[in-house]
Amino acid sequence: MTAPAYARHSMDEDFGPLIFRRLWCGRKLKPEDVEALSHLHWVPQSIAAKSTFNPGTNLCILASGLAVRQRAEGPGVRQMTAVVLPGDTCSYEFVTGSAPTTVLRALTDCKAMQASLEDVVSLVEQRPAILQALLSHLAVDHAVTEELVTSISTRSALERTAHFLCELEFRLRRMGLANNGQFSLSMTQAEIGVYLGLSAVHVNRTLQELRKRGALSTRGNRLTLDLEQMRSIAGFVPDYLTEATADAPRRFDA
Amino acid sequence: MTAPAYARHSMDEDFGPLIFRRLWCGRKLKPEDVEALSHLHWVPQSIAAKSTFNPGTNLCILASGLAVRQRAEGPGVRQMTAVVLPGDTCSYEFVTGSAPTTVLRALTDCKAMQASLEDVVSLVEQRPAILQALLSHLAVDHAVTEELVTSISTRSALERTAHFLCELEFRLRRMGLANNGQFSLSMTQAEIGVYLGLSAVHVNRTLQELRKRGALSTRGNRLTLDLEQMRSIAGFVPDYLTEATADAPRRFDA
DNA sequence: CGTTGAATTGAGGTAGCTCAATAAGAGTGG
DNA sequence: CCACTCTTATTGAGCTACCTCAATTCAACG
Repeated sequence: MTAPAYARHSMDEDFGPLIFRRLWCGRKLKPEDVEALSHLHWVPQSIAAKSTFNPGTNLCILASGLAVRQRAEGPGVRQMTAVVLPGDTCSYEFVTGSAPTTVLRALTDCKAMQASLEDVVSLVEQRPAILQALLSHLAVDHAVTEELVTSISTRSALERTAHFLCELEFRLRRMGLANNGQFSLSMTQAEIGVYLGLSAVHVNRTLQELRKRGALSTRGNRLTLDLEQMRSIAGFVPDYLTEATADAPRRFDA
Repeated sequence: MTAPAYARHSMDEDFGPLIFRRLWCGRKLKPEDVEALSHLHWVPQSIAAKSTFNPGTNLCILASGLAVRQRAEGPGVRQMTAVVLPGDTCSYEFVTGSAPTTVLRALTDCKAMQASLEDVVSLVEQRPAILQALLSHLAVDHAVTEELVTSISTRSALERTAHFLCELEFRLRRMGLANNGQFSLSMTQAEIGVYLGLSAVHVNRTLQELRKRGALSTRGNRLTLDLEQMRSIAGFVPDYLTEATADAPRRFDA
């Protein structure tokens, strides 16, 4: 599960191999694939907190910070449909070719790495496993959205919030950004509320309840979960987050 | 927007060109593409109402009936995450290569057409536009799920139900299965409730309210919408349902 | 015409909402 | 280091949209 140590070339520490870790841990890539990925012409980009950005048809991987995907519509409180963490692919327009209906918004200052569609296409032609990995990220992304649907429509505020925290912990841990249930989260309670379909006030009370039960403790934006308890509250089953490989024949790799 | 008249070969009327209409109306296919599609070795399949099915890595297009995608977990009331209408691609496992976290369940007797991954791969190699079209369906599918999230978490029961009906009407009309706001819907109020995150009782009362306002009239499972009113109640903007082509260069067509 | 699944109606109950105020941090400038 | 400001977190107090439970009616079907 550890990120391979190669691939430090044309990018500074910040943008380091971290961005490949997510792709790597899907187990679809060989070391050579990651090596090849690292040789792409990656263009780093800094995104200021609160601003929106749009990778267009580029492959864009978040390197640091926290972003969300939200409806592109007019101003006002926009629903968020996904939380984008380091290592995640920001948008799949480069593969679907459809103009996105959502827009990305940075919640904190972010850094992202972009590679042009042309470069990605030619890399992928040589290394189909990379396309595989990207496509399975797309599938996971969709599964996360579906899980959000079930969360919002069937779970209570307490379960929902617990589930959200479990999911974050899982995704961050896989990127090496959480340990022992500890991680930091730069989202306000209001933002969490928008994502979970709860009012900010109720998020606050829900978090208090989680703290009272000892499932959660906070210091600033540093959270510590009692994983066992939190998961049992949430009914958290992380299957949907992992790229289970159907042991299928070949796909559009060729 | 009419389906081309070719492509009636190896399939009976029921499975006729209808299944390509959805792909066709995304405007990404040339007549030759549809022609080529129709020459695939399609295997028809009948699915009994209430049963579940899994296309595995096949390309599977619903030809008639009504199906839903739902969580694969244990028994009990499962959350539905998508409604699958004729012309829709049932599952995208064939492209993502990930084992699905959802399962398909037929609400009525259904017919579907399947083509094997191998066949699809070799067709797509010759005709990249077909992959294009399939991938943009995938994107629409995701957008629909995102819209469901915003519906459930920000819209009232009335708006949500209205939105649901508007979406169905839009999708059915594009397949030639709705006219003047009229179409038939074989979902019980309880099923609608599961999909929208509402109790069956409340769905009932909400539908009554829509009828009282004159936005809806029903006869059996035949619905007639006053589109104007319904859309204004719902705040329905169908952009997310249409495969807006980003005028991008080439993708993974090659 | 009895059975069965679905729609409808009635009657409470409550989870989560809104509004509004207060406290607590985190900068920022002096 | 303090005063000021702005954002975020917290608390209190009602309120309501939606839920649950339990009948009852309706419709289809053998």
